[in-house]
Amino acid sequence: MMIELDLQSEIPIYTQLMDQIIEGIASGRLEPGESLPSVRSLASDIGINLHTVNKAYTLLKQEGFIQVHRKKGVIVVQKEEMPQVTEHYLAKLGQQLRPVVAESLCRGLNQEQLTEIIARLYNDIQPQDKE
Amino acid sequence: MMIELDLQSEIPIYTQLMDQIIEGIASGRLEPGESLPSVRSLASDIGINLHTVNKAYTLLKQEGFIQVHRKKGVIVVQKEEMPQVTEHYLAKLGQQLRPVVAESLCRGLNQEQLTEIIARLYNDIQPQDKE
DNA sequence: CATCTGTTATACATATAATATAACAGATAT
DNA sequence: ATATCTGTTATATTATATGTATAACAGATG
Repeated sequence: MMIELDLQSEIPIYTQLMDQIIEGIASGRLEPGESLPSVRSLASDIGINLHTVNKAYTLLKQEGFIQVHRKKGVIVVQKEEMPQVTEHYLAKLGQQLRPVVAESLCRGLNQEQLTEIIARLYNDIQPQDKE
Repeated sequence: MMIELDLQSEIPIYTQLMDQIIEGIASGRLEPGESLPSVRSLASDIGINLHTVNKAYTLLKQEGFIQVHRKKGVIVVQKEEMPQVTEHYLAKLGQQLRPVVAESLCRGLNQEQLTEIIARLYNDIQPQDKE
């Protein structure tokens, strides 16, 4: 699993890590049941502190994307255990997208154009057919 | 202009202020040329420090949504001067929406459903016809 | 002339982010 | 069994972001 970080970004490193792992799952590059590197080895690989990796793992665990077994280590949850579309998630989504839509309206980016951007992101991230 | 702040939110006050003013413009409740309250009076009204309001105003000015005249005070820019859809804005939008789409894919919220949420926000915010 | 304006400077308190070092208990492999 | 690797927890330090507080300046207003 390739991890690309922007250490100059205003987005916290642990957030970038979470985003990349979630996108890895969404794209199929990380499959359910697959194990993630240990906090120490991943931290060492990308040159950051182990606590930063641990924070990302802990939050991903809290949100239900990964599990930690004493034996198997850190693994991506099975498809049936994957977090669903809850009311809480929909509420968070609305609050997050509201300012985005408002600014789009101000700048004259209409609904169809924003929808097209969303569509492109779906196609960009979604698992591609192999061979 | 009604301002509603959540002082318990993890979203900075100056960001909430910017969001509400931009949504005010998007909804038509704030019209081009309309003047905004002074940093001191707005700060006093909502019970926060004047520097917090000043930071929001300064950033909104930098992004091109408002102007500051020595005479007229702080005003919403004219329609022709409103920030447009620039390459820089589209890039920011993509980076912002990418993690949103990735998590949607993981949770099984498909493209049509997310598009529907966007549509609802557009209708929610957009200026309503007056009689 | 007094008052209001945005703006700037300085200082302080608090919270978050990231790093550093250390230790503990369970699991693994030599 | 012993050394190593695992996630986890604790403590400390540094840097940055946020929000507040007080003060001052120059332009505009009545």
